[in-house]
Amino acid sequence: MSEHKQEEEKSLNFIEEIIEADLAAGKYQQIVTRFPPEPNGYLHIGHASSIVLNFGLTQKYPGYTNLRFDDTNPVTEETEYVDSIKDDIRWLGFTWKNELFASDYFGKLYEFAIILIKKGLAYVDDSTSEEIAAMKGTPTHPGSNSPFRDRSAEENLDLFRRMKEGEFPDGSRTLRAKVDMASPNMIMRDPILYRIKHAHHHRTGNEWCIYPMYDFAHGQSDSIENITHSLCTMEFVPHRELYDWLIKQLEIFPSHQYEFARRNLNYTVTSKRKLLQLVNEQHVVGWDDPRMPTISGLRRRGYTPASIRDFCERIGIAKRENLIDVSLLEFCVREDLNKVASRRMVVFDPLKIVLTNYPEGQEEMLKSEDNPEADPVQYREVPFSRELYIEADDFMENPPKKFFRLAPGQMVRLKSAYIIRCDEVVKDADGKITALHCTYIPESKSGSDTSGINVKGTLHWVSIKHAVSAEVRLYDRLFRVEDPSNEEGDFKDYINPDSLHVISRVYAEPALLQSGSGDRYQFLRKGYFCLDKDSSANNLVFNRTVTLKDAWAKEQKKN
RNA sequence: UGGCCUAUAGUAUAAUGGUAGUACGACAGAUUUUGGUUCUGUUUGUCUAGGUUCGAAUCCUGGUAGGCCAACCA
Repeated sequence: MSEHKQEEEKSLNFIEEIIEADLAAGKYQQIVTRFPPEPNGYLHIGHASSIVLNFGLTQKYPGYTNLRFDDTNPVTEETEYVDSIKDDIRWLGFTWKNELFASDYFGKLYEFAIILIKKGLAYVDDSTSEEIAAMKGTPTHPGSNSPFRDRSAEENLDLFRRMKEGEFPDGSRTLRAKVDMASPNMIMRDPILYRIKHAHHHRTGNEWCIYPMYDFAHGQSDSIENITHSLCTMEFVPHRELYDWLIKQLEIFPSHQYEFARRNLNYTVTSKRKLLQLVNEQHVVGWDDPRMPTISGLRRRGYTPASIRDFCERIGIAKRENLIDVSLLEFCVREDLNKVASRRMVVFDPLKIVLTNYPEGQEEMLKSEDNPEADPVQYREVPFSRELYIEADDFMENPPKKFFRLAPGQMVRLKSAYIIRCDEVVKDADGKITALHCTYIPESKSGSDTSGINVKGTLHWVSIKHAVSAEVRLYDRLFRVEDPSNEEGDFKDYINPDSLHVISRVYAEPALLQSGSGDRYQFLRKGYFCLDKDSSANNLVFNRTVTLKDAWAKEQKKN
């Protein structure tokens, strides 16, 4: 291994440091992590970061990663979400060791509750939710003890059993841990362990009418699975004290929780609640709308799994607040797509060109690189003829300095074809440009150019006679501001009204007709595109994944 | 009248008491049959005040700023 490589490996994130120390100390022979989503929504880019972290760790170190659904709240959870989550993780390229559900442990968790009751560490509380809240105190004032706090273990056992048997209505009673109502940590003020919910659960059906709270399920689930390093986001830091307390009282495997800061992306939102609102209120077409930061949205947009993994690795992991620039995500997908995407020529806004010295009725097939980055380079054939379309904004009648495209009297190369010169601008009665009359330089044919002419610009084009039509959907950021959640008022007030621009008819070279589902292309000088699921045999629809970097647009902005 | 977490270029992240580095972005240039790619260069940073130390981004104390905690949500 090279010195450089070792240098790279020295730079560990704080979790890898902990793991390496644990491994070196012989604390564990292998590590076990888990990805623990609640099946109540679709995964987004923030989850991708957690997935890459958890699965990445057990690819790097001996051990494995479980997929565990934290399904302790039957009213919000659905099998549809379970399936989409599994699809997304697989698509990202990861394989879990065991597929588990917190609901697998409902029996075990019930027994844990009994143990706590017997130890005098849990009690049934008849207080209403309002009363419990009132007795909870505030962050700056201690809470007060519930009047039901000192029930006997026998009475608690009886009441808890009857809660399970369904004798009491929803909300009438809870099981609470007996910890410390004066704790400076609000989580430790006799947290609720179980609540009554006569609700159908997506997996256990009607077997249970009491359900454990997340706090009574999560830590023990980790423990049951022998999770060595339980990774979660910073908002769970105060919960760790409770997990550790429960593990100690229950005398079970000591999983240890480590927290990292959730990743935020600018110009979007990553909160299931907000994403759900965007879907329900139809600001987007669904969870997989290509503008959504969901994994399914990114997939439909044309992002590759590799680019998302690369992004997650590049942003790293730490504990401080962050707002990551979406330009890094875009960089990652461009870098990947540049290597793998086939090139095609597509004209979005056509301007007709007639090559007056090219014989009428003549046509020829020209070779063009499928991808110049590929090794070896493959070629495709592109038909060429007398009448072509070029992009309207590739021509200017009165060009500014440094405009390397077509203008009266100016020469330019047509990609993989010939150099042409603009001789005449044809206009209609209103003075609108309808066509350009040009001459082509026969000796300048791509690959066998003996003309000796040097041009600064190269344009994409398409033969009118051979052109096929397609629809393209151009996406921009969903929000106008970097951090919509942090603005005055409702985050939805900051939705970008121009986040979708549809061009219903563009003109493409015929090779595009061979597109299959999920094909990714670079439309020359336009950006990266992929075939959308809305496509049909006679209506191709392409989503723009990301634009190309555009130095000319930048140049124009300066002026 | 609380507890906990955090603070390094515009953004993200290294440096683990010993030269503040990397990536993205921005800017400039070279190359280019994509104004893409590639390559080169430039710019910008340790929140603050003390303390410990030969030496502090790093350790300690105070301050400041931001975040989290008062769902029968997760």
